[in-house]
Amino acid sequence: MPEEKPEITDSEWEVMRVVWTLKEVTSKEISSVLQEKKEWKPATTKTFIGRLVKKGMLTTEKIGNRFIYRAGVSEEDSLKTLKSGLFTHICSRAVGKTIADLIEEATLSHDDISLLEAALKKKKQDAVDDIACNCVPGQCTCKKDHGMNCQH
Amino acid sequence: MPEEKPEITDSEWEVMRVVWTLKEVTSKEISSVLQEKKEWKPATTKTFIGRLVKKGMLTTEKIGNRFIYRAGVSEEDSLKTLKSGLFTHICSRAVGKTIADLIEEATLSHDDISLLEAALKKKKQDAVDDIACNCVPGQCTCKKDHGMNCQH
DNA sequence: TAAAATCGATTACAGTTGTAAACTATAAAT
DNA sequence: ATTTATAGTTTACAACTGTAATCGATTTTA
Repeated sequence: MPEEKPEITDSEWEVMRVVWTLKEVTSKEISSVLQEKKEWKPATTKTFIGRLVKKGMLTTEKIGNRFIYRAGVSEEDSLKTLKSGLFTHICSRAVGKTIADLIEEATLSHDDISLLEAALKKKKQDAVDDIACNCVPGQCTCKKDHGMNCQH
Repeated sequence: MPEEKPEITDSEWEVMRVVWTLKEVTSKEISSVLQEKKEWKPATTKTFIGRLVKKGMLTTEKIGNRFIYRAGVSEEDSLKTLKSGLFTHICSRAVGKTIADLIEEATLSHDDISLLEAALKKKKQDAVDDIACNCVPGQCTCKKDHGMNCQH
């Protein structure tokens, strides 16, 4: 069964990235990275660490009176949540177009292009003829237009 | 010069989708769509409409004592903001991989695949050899690993 | 024309988020 | 053994969000 994945705010994300990168960290290490990047006071970082611990996003191991922090949720899982959030506001039929837009607007390397070509080739196997619109009437023109043109 | 694009919350997004779809609407029309979808009381919808008007996301035309609402910002612009938000939390070198993940996890039609193939082909023109990591040390392994492997 | 319905505006209120100081307990330094 | 620094915890507080009731003006209806 898929675990509940806690929502993560922008600021909390900054903290998690440090932990995902360094694997085992003290609050001081996190703090110094983010003092650099975000100009946060140590107290600010501590607040976010505390909230992340409470959410189970960070695990702690007590050494004396300090803690070592580790990620309680993988970066991949969090990225998955982030990615799926992208599509909560668009019609399922517009997903392809949206990804195409992302490609257009991105800076990509030759390696990236190969990676994407491979992903596409694999995807071709289970491509469908028509995708059902998942919108309610009034939030998308699919249904009104007899399901023929949702790609606005 | 690019205009300031107001941030839009999830709930506000629901309202905007109705306006983008129906183009010219009364609060009652918006309200009835979202009563259906979100089970919002009309008062709730009105709150969001008010906030959107204040932000300039909706324009109003007064007819007697009611209003006709229209979008003050295009869906495309808002989508652009949404899409770029996806990449604020990942290394610029991981963008390609992230898009590949999106493709893997999406349901796509044959038409979508063609669209994506076309986008990729066009992109191949200005693909670069190497993308610079845009992360601070401690939030990404690029720099530590001499810039060779960021695709975690 | 008086009553009822409706629309937009104002107010409410709890939970979340960003930002941080103050407090407390322990560890390090003198 | 004190003083000092430091780590984690508690408290603070304003802005933003979700959710909605109430109020005041007006329009429709009886």
